[in-house]
Amino acid sequence: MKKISQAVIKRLPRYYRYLGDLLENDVVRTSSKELSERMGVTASQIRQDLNNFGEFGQQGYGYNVEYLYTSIGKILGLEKEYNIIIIGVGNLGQAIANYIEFERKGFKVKGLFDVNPRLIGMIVRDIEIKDVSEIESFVKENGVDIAVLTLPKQKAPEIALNLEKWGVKGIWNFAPIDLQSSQGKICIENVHLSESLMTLSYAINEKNDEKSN
Amino acid sequence: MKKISQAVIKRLPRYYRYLGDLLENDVVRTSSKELSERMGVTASQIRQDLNNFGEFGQQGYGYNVEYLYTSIGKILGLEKEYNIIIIGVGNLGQAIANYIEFERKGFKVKGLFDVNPRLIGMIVRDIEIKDVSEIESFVKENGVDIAVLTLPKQKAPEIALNLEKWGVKGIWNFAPIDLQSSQGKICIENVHLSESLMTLSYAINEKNDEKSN
DNA sequence: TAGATTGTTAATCGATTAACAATC
DNA sequence: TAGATTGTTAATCGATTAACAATC
Repeated sequence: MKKISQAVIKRLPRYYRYLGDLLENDVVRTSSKELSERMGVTASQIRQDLNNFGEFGQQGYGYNVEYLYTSIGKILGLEKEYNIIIIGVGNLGQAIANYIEFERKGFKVKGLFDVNPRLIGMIVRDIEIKDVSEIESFVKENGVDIAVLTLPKQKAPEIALNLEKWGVKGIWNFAPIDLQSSQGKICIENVHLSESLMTLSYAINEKNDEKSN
Repeated sequence: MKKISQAVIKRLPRYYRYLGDLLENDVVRTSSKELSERMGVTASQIRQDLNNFGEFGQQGYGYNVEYLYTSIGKILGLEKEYNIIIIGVGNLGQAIANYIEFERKGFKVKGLFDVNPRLIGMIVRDIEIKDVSEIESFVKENGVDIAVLTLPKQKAPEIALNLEKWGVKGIWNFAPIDLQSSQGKICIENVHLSESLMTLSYAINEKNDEKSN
């Protein structure tokens, strides 16, 4: 099977979102042309992207919205459920714990862990925050698919190493450090919010420079 | 001046972060080769990227870490301060309001707004949450550079339209919708956390498929 | 059938990498 | 001076777009 490029993969969730919006509005059918206009990409790219994964459309008709939505969902692995733990229950960790949309898409928060004695024992979303020393036994007893790291960067690499060892399948990392899999068994998605904010400040200054020239 | 590609711009904050880490460790000088090994990119790309903005190095020597760090900071507009408001003070909004790192980089939270009467009047980070109807006068009185949108997607487009009208320079959007500038006066950075999580679930399933084949 | 739109190949474009002269 | 490493041009690679035959 041919290797799918990262650029294509990163676009899939966006297609999924637009199709979900169409579905919510009871739109039954669409075409690459219509989608391309909505999304601001070329129709060619949409067809090219989708054909990496199979043939979802029909000549002369286009795509059935629900079928394409479901298909992309399957490609993304969204028909499954994932057990999640959150390590670091500060503001961001709590925000993610409480974000109901993730739960709805099958990402089920099962455990919360922190080092801060003030937080340990607190209940967030019906879950008691436990000490990080309990992660190992929790993972082994409950089977954890994804760990969300919302903690300071200093502790992140060691925890990541252990999570991989214990068989966790994925890390969603919010610490400002690029985590990498050490044995290639765990998947890591690094999210760098502050970098996104810097991109915005760059854009703002760029635009103002233009004006003053 | 030649147009800088989006790919390059998105890499700048990452260079900035690695240089900041070196600086913290009192490293005085570095080279594209050394940086490339740390960051997992090619030395050629680093030199190519930097040369979009000027000449920061010296043949035979490499780069002075502090100078390069400061230079990239200036390119990103980080030597300035930005007045920020947060619209939608749910969990995520509060997390951002409390994130001290942004404050330290010059992004100063000045106002918090929500529609929820339960939240209005509450104090977060010494700031009283106000009703969204007060945004307009607040913007005009205080001069707001960036608005963070952490609210449901339904309300986002209208608010974005108004923010642009009132002269806000940038929107950092966390609502699951692609906001666009209507008049081209405001810069918008859309952050889609759930899409990042889907990319992770794709990767996890991909890896497991490999194994079973 | 005629019109529409896919799936897919071929052409173009842009981004990345390699190479090397310049020079510290 | 000799070694190192930049800035930059040229070559390569991959991703995007255009085009069109297939077909619903």
